[in-house]
Amino acid sequence: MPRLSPGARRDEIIAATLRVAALKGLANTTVRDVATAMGTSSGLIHHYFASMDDVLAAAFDKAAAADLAATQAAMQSCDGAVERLSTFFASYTRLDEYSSFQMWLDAWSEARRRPALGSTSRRLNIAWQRLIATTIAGGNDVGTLRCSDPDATAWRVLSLLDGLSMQLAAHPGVIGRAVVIDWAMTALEAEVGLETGSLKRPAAMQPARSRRGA
Amino acid sequence: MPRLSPGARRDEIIAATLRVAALKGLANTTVRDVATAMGTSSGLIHHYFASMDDVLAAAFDKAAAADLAATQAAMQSCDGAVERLSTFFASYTRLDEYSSFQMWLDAWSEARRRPALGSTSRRLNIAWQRLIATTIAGGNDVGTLRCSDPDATAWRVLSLLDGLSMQLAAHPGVIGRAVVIDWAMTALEAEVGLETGSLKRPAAMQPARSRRGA
DNA sequence: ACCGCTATTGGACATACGCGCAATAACAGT
DNA sequence: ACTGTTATTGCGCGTATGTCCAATAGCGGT
Repeated sequence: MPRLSPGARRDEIIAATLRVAALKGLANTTVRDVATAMGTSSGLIHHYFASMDDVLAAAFDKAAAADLAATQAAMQSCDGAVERLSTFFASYTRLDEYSSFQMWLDAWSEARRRPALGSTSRRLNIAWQRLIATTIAGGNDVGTLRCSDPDATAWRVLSLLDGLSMQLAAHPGVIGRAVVIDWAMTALEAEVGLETGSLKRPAAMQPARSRRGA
Repeated sequence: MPRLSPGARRDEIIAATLRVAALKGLANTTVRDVATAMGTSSGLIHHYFASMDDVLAAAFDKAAAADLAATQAAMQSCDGAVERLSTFFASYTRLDEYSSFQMWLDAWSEARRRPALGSTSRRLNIAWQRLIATTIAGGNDVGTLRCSDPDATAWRVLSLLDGLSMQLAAHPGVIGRAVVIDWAMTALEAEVGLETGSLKRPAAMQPARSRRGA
């Protein structure tokens, strides 16, 4: 209802879209859903975005880019490639909230049908891969790691992580929540010449022992 | 238009659904699409299926189960676990037609929103995993392979394959078509105590060299 | 205090969706 | 040939979708 500046309104549309997408999934988020969540009319959305595809792409971009930036910042505050890779897994948040990975799943599935969303998920997927690849390459340079093809290793680790997360999201209960990150870390260790267990497992991974205290 | 037996009509509905889904994706296949593809009225579909969710689940079941059965048959006609695992990758058809993997992608993405489709994809995913796991366990028994946890290894290899295939399907051109199976085979070799290259790479994987004949 | 710009409204438009249902037509058994 | 069963029709219902647009309302500059 209140008149906002274009920038502020755009941000609010994106925020409302993410709020709806967390409940219904990106693929099923409609113009009217967003308008209702924002408390405004539906015509307003098309005053800022040419198509719904653009709205979804912008929303997904914001959420995923924020995740990426947070992870990137956390990693760069660490010294050494081993520490940084450990931090990568520790702040891998796609698994935390259920909706987070479902959003990626929807983006991949819709990539073909919604061009803007597709190019956004492509760009962000590559960005995640490069983040890991350059970290490994850095470890190669100082001799901490020994990886013959950081680029390929990054794709493999990310894809393993994605494939396992997909089972977790689509078929809950089929595999355990805890094993996903553990398996991905073990695979990475083998690829970069580290002994199994060299990367520090996140604390949340020993749920029964570390939680209840007894 | 011609009057068919319930069984035959049911099969035709499923076949028509798969024909449409190959073009539009499972998620976007509608009752009217199927009816048009079959050349009948839309009401007929609901005479055989209680809901569209059931139609999609039945169609996906047929396609994926056929893939699984074909792979399973090809594997069991081989002697020894190493041969069988090589055959598994050779007949991994999800990558061949573009639509095949997009169907899995849609199924995973819609698993939450369409219960019947979700439980079908869950069941088939587990069946694929068990196929690999039991093959590895067989190799363990006769000493051909040395794998400490065939169940976990099967999940990891399948998930790696799925994650890489997803990039291929959603973001064409980001990774090469040829590396997907090669990387998955290499990962499996490492997990079951085989030297890299022990599993026979499919012929289609050296496209430039083996195709043109020169 | 006025005015121009534009953010915002509210709804129309055409199309699409899953589902249900009375009417019809074709086949099987006698 | 007649009849009962049921596969099939064709359309309607309610709802939903993305997109567009004239009208309105609120703000900034003079």
